[in-house]
Amino acid sequence: MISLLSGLNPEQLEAVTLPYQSSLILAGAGSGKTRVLTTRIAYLIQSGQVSPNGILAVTFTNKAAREMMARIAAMLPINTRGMWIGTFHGLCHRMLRAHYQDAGLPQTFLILDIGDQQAVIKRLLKDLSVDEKVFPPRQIQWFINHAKEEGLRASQVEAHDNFTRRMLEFYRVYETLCMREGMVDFAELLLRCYELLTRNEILCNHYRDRFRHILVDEFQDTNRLQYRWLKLLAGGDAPKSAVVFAVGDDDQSIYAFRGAHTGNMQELEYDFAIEKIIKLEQNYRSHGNILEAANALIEHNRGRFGKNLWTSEGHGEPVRVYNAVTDFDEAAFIVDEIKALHAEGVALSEIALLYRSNAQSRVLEHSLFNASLSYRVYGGMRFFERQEIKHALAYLRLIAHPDDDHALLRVINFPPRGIGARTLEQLQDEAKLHQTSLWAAAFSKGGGETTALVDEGRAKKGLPSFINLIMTMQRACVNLPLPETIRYMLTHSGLLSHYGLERDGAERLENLNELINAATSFVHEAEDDSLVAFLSHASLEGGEHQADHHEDALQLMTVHAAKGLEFHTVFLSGLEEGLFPHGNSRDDINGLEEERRLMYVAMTRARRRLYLSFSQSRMLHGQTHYNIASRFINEIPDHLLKWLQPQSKVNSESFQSVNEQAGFTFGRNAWGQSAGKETVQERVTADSAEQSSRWRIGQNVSHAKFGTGVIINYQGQGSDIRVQVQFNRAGTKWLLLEYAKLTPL
DNA sequence: TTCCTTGTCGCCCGG
DNA sequence: CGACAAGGAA
Repeated sequence: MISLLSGLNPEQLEAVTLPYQSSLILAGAGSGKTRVLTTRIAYLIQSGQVSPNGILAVTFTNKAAREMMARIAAMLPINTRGMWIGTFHGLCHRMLRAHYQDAGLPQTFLILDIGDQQAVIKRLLKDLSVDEKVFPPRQIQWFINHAKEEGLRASQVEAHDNFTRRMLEFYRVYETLCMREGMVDFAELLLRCYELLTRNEILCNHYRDRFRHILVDEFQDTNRLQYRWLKLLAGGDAPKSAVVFAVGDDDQSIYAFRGAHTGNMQELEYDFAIEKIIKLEQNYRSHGNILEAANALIEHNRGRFGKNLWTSEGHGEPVRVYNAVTDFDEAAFIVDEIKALHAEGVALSEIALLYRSNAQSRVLEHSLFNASLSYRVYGGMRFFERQEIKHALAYLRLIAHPDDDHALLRVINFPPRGIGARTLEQLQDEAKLHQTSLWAAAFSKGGGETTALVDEGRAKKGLPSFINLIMTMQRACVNLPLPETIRYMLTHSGLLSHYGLERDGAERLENLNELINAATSFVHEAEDDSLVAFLSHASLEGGEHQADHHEDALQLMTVHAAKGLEFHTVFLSGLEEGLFPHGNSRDDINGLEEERRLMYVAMTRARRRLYLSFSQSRMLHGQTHYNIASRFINEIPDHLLKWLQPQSKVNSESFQSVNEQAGFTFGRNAWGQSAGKETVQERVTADSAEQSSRWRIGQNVSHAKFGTGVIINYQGQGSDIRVQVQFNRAGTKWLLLEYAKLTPL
């Protein structure tokens, strides 16, 4: 017990050893939040106040859940595997699997990830003959998820306008589709679990009796439905059956756009009669100047609980600010600084490059690649979202549950087996007519091995062979262990040979093999190693794991993705109005404050050194934009900042002269509105000016058949040159120079 | 039916 | 700029 509590500061100790009462812990960045949470759990168990079974601990990310389990396992000699520690979605999923009948779900219900969900919506729009331009699938998806996150079914949403009525129609159709095919999206996991507990008193009481302590991580990120779910499990409006230990930081709430409701902190205070809020303000991460800068920034927000981070360490270095002319120059500057830091002994993995949006990583990656600096980009495409993996998973889904129309449509003609739009259309009509799944329709129509309609002739081979394939796989896989099932499926579906033939298929093949590895480790770790369990795992986990964990590499990610992490040095780039704060949030005070919290999160990731940079011009959407520096830089007191001057190096010559032309001076609040664009333009034209034969872009030509035109593009070399000609009358054509007999004009 | 070119759109994030 | 859908050609 003593060892458990030793080293805690007074506030941490108070939080860990609180008596049986609900509490709210306001835990600033780097204040030892996870330690408090896990030590609290270990303390409760070790002091005999509760058994491991009586604890429910909820986080938002799988990573946080894993870390929590690992830390508890390190403190106590217990098996954390069976404990109810996990994400909201993971825990709800667990309950729904255990009580699938009461929840009105088929035993083999499958989970839709965002990509799947979008595909379902697109399919639905096609069925309803709705134009995607008029009702973008993204918007419908957002509407449905948002409603569910507020705990609302289609019948519970009020519609006062035609647009909402239309959205509700989609919502309803979407629901019936999902239910018919046994599919559950992320938000549905929570909503259905919540409804299960509200409607089934016996079940609800069972869980209330069991969980005496409910602990919540990142409480500021909970949405309304999640809060209601927590409250329900803790006893609802009736006297509470459990106490809640909520840890959060209102200043780090950055998920309002996906439904997070910071008001939950105030509601918790009221609903659970919390008498005292414990603030953890001592920061063990950053040096003083960084904290002071972050504190000064966040002061500009209103309605905070209010808290000031402090450190017993010294001031450290000032925050470095760099004003670049172009995004290329910004990247070059970052590369130079990284090289210097690395030479001084800072590990690359201790350096993070943070940005507001994923699109910004490209320029950075380009420069890092040219400088031969190794880096890892987080976010973006995740393992289980890759095309080839999705295809493989679709086959697995069909093995488990052939009525899954969604999976069937994905692979019925992939790899191509001659089942085209016409066949599919017939199939869909058939299914609609008999109110059955596509699989059932296909089966009754041409399917069953014996009744294949051979007489229909040529292109009708595809469908029976597909049905045969799936059935053969189903039979073969009954007794195979999961990894072998996958291996069998990959071979017999033709996926392996298909990607083997593709030009850039090598990486896809590697990923497919990696899928077998993922299944192997899943079988070792999970209690339930069935195929359905693996499919759920794939949807819920996403698979952020990437190889090369050991390699020393720079860390590139968005600010959102950086939450909870820390680095020796942080580069925060693209600090421009419109980008950060983001253009969509600028005019809305709540949006702006969320941007500011995001900035606060970014700054507090740095332990020793923090760089802020912005650029006067930047390529965005394929166009050069000219933005002014972010207001957030101005919100940091001057004495904490150190403005860096560009060094006069070989490659900085060009942009210095441009600056002189524009009357530009480096320093605070001085930026040229149009400096820099010539630099980039000139470089581009110089690079591509090498083709100087008589065939040039812009050359007027004449063709025997197509008449006169102008060359607008070319491709290839030697005798294999093709030119693209825009003809005055015949449109644009690609022509082989050798045969086309063009005459220059 | 399939491949390839052209055109349009959108860009924050996690389960 | 890049992903992806729609439309045209083999």
